[in-house]
Amino acid sequence: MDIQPIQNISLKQEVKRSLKRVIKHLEKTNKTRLPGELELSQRLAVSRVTVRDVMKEFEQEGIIYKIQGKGTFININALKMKVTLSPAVEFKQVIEKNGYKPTVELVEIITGLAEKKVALGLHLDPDAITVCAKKIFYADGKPVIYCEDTFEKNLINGELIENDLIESTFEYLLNYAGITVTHDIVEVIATNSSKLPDHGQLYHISESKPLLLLQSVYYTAKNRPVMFVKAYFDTEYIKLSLLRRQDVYFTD
Amino acid sequence: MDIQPIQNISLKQEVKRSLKRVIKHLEKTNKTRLPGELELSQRLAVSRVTVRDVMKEFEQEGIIYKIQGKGTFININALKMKVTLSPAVEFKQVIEKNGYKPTVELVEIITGLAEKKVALGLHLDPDAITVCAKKIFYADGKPVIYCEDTFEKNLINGELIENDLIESTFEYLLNYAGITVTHDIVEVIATNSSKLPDHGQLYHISESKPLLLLQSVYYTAKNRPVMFVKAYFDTEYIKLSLLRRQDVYFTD
DNA sequence: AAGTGGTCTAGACCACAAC
DNA sequence: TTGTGGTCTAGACCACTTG
Repeated sequence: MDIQPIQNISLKQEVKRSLKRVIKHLEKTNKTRLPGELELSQRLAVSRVTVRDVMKEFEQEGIIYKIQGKGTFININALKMKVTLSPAVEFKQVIEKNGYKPTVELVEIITGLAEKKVALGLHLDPDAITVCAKKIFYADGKPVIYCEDTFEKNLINGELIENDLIESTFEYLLNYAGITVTHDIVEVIATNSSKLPDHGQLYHISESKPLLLLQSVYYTAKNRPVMFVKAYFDTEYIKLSLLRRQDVYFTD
Repeated sequence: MDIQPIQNISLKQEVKRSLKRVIKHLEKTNKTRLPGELELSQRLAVSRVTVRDVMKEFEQEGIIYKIQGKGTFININALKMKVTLSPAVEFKQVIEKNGYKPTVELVEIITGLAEKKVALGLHLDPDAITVCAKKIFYADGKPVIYCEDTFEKNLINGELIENDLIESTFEYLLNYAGITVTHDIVEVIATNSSKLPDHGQLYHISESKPLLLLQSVYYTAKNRPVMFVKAYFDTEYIKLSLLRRQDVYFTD
């Protein structure tokens, strides 16, 4: 059995890595200006187009910005954001980045028919069986995120393994169904702990406090809806930031 | 006086318009697949690179997605979103898209020193004078958005014209300071009407209800902070959606 | 004048999907 | 086999910023 080295990393991926390193280095040394596109393409031995292609992705994410005639600069404000509110970010990481020690508790797993809103969002057949995992995430022992992940049961090969579900539903879908989530559409709602299922008793909340509800449908690269998530955040402890860029499609 | 026709529209802009038309047409006729890149570039008489460049922008916004070997498709879910939660969207439009008749009331304009958080966000000198405009937006006569826009006074040429401030702070900055906002960094916070300034009395609220607070710093293309906005949304009436894509920078 | 990013081209080859 | 998108190139010219 001959072991092949990992190859076929595309030039684009290489350039991406290099640029990330450059950006991190700039961040550390408190500088903001990247080398010019020509210099970069020469140093990396790729065409300028390839460099620009990668840069465009970072630019549209807000990580860098360009000024014609002057150069390309890193956006320290964007890099400083604690939690970018992007999909498929593990809540444990969110809690860690906010400076707390994260723990999880699996409250329950319910198998059965989905409620109407979920079935609609996931384009389910009326008789489709779904799995709903309810979890609580704690920051230094204090409950700060409550979430319900729902997906169709027959996405999964074989039986449900609860222990694997606790850690990460995204990884679970990846490992047991080969599904990678690339984007989601989320509705942002302000609510209150008294409006939680069971009025918050399930989640050990007594007082009434404001919560942020992110209700979203997660999709694959081919735009197939695969998971419905309701996540309640205590924004007093969990700071969620977002970089928004001017729309290129809807404007004009 | 010879009138010149508007020229110098770049090929990219032309392609952008064409693609938008194509997408709208597909949307109307309930189809999802765009013509191939080669066909498009030939029909528009531009290189494939130019077509791809424009497509990449739409793709990163989630408007379209590609499947290698199959083609490019429009994302109807993204196109159906009522309010994309992008910066510089007028709140009146937000209200309209939610199906209500919008009206505005200018509550007050305060000129003076900014509070610490604002001064920090806008990188103001300690003695900088700011203008803060407080508004209420109504949907069918019901208050649904409360916002406070703060910017440095000496951005503006000449005196403040209150009437122009009512309609849109973005247009105001554009017309009186030549400033265009391209992006913002926003913190998403769940709160309650009782936590509003003056406990909501200023905004004519009696009962306590959940509100979504978007607290953001707006920037120009050159990443200069120019405006600080606190906007409180009644998400019971105003549905805010967001398409989130997997991070290309932070992941890996 | 020199350097930067912005636009644009023509053409090549590869990987994937469908028939 | 054909058509699709994905990657990649070398080179040109333009627009803007700075010295």
